[in-house]
Amino acid sequence: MKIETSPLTRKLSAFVKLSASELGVLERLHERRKSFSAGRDLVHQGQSEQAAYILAAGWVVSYKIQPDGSRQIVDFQIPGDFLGLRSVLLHTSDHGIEPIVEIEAAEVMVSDLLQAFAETPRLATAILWAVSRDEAMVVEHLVGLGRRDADARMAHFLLELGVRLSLVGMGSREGYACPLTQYHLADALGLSAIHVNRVLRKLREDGLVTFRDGVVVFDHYDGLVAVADFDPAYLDHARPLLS
Amino acid sequence: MKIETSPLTRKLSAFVKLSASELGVLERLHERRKSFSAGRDLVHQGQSEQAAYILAAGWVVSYKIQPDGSRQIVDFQIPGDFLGLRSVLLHTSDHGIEPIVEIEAAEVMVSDLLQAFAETPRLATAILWAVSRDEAMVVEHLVGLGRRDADARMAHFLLELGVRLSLVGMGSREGYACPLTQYHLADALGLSAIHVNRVLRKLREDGLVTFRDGVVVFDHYDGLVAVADFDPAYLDHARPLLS
DNA sequence: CGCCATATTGAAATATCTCAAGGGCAGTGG
DNA sequence: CCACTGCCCTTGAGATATTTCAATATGGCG
Repeated sequence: MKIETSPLTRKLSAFVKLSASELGVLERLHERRKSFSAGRDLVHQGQSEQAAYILAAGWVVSYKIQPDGSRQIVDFQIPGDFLGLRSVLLHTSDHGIEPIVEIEAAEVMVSDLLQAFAETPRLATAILWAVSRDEAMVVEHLVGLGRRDADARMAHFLLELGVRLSLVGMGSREGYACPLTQYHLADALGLSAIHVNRVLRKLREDGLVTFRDGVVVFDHYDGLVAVADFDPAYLDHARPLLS
Repeated sequence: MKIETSPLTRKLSAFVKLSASELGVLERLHERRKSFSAGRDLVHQGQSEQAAYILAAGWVVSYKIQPDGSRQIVDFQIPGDFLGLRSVLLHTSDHGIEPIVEIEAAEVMVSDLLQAFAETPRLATAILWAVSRDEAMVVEHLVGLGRRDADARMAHFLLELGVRLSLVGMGSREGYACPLTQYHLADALGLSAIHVNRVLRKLREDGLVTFRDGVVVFDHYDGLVAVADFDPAYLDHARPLLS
C-alpha cells in the first residue's frame, strides 16, 4: 500500500489515468534525490545544464536580471513542477533558477527522460501536457502584467497559485502556506514592494484574502475571483497532445 | 540558380548550415500554399487545430482577449515564423491568431513535420532552435512589461522587430516597413493608444527613431539601444539542441 | 459627401513609484 | 542577558508616469 506518491505523480494523475507500469517508470525518474539550500542558484543566467530536476519539496523561483539590476520573476515552481526542462531540451537557459527555501529535487538526465518517453508514450503525453500548461501560465502572466491593475494582478496571482497547489495537495479553497516575501511578489507582479504591501492591505481590509506570516487565507473566494477576473480554464485545459 | 528562398530557410540558414537535401525537405514543407485575408482569425481562442503554418508573407498577431474585453498581444509573427506550431504539438490553443494584412502561409500537417524530423535530424534541431527563440522572446516581452517604462518598452520593441526582420531580409539598421497601427503597439506593450502616440512623438523629437506612414526609421540606432537597454543576446543565442 | 479607422493634442484624474522613516523579530556575538 | 544587525513588513507624503475623457485632424473609400 504505502507507496509515497510524488507530487508530480499526483499532478499528472489528475489529468491522465496512468497504469501501474507507467507509475513505476515515473517513480523511477525520482531516484537521484538531491537537496539544495535556499538562495544559491541552481542554474545561472546564461549557463546551460545537463540535467533537469523534478521538484519534490520546497519552492523555487525563475527570474531574469535586467542590465539595470532590477529583477523580473518569470514564474515560481512548486512541488511536482519541472526545473530547467526547457533549458535542457533546448540547450539554452536565459534565466536564473533559485531555491526560495531548502528544496528537495530529483535529478533527471536527458537520456533517462527520453528513454522513459520511449517506454511509455502515455507518460510522454502527460509530461508534455505539463509543459504546455507551464507555457500557458507564462502567457497568462504576461497578460496580467500588460492588462491588469495591481489589485487584479495580485488577486489573480494568489488564486492561480492556490489552484496549482491544490493539485498537489498543498492547498484548497481555504488557503495555503506560502513562503514568498512581499519582495518576491513585487518582482513577479512588476510592482514596487511598497505597493505590494498596500495592495495586500486593501485586499485584506476588503475581506477578500489575507496573506500574513507565510499563510494565504481566502476570506471570500468568489469575491477575489471577481476582482481578478479569474478564469482557471488555462490551468486545466483539455487533455492534450499527440499520443 | 534561381531557387526562390523562403524566409524560413533564410532564417534557419543564418544559424545552421543546411545541406542540399535538408534544404530540399525544408522547401517541400512549403508546398501547400494558402492565402488568408486580413482581420479574419486563423485560429480562434480556445479552438485547437490540426495544422500549423509557416508564414511566407505578411504579418500576423497572436493575442489573448480578456474577460473585460481588453486585448493583450502576446507576439507578432513575421515571414519565416511558425504559426500555431505549439498549438498543434500540444493540442491546445489559448489564444487567437489573426492576420494583420493579407498573408501567404504554407500549411504543414503534423505528420509531414514529424516525417521531416525523422529524415533530417539537423533540420529538427534548427526548427527547435526557432521554437526556443520564440519562447525567449515571450519571456523578454514579459520582462519588458514588468520592468521597463513606456519609452524603453517601445524602443526595445522596435529594435527587436528590426533584428528579427533583418534575419529574413526585410530590415536593417536603417529601418523597415511595418504595417502595425498604434493600437497594435498599445495592445502589445500594455499601454493606451494615446500614450503610444506620445511616446512615439518623444522618441522622434529626441532624434532616435521615426515611425510614420508604415515605416520605421532608426535615426540614431545606438541611442535607441541605450534607451531600451537592448541586449540582443536572447535573439541569437548559441547553437542549441540535442541532435 | 459622409463615414470609418487612424493619428494627434490638451487637460484633468488616477495609479503607482520613490523617498523617508519606523517597527518587529530572529540570529549572532559580546 | 543584552545590544546589534539584517531582513521583512508597514505607513505617510510628495513626485511621476500613465490613463481617461474630450476634441480635432487626416486620408481612404463607398
